[in-house]
Amino acid sequence: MKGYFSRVYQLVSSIPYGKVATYGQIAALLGDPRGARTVGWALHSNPDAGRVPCHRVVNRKGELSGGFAFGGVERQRSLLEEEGVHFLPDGRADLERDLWRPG
DNA sequence: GGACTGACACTGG
DNA sequence: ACCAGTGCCAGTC
Repeated sequence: MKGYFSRVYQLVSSIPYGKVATYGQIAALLGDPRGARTVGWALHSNPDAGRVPCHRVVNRKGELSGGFAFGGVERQRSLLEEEGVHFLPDGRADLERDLWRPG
């Protein structure tokens, strides 16, 4: 797998149970605060579902990819709720509450 | 090797 | 605060 890819997968896989992270944050942790797109794209191009908990990765709004991944946003929300991630009435994950904060 | 694409993020109005 | 436009990086064709 490509270097950047591997790094993204490893970092996403590093997200603790019941936590969610944003693409920008992952990109920043990789050293590229501008690589948010690349991060999300990496998960899109290679959705290693089962190895990488891409369902714990959300955009800066706390929303999911859209509905073509994981089999549906509903699936996404259920998984996160099962892990203990709280959701807002807007349908977005409560980043203020369950955003992954390394350090 | 060049150009286009893409699960985002930020700035400006 | 919200909508629209631009920038970014890496991969694929």
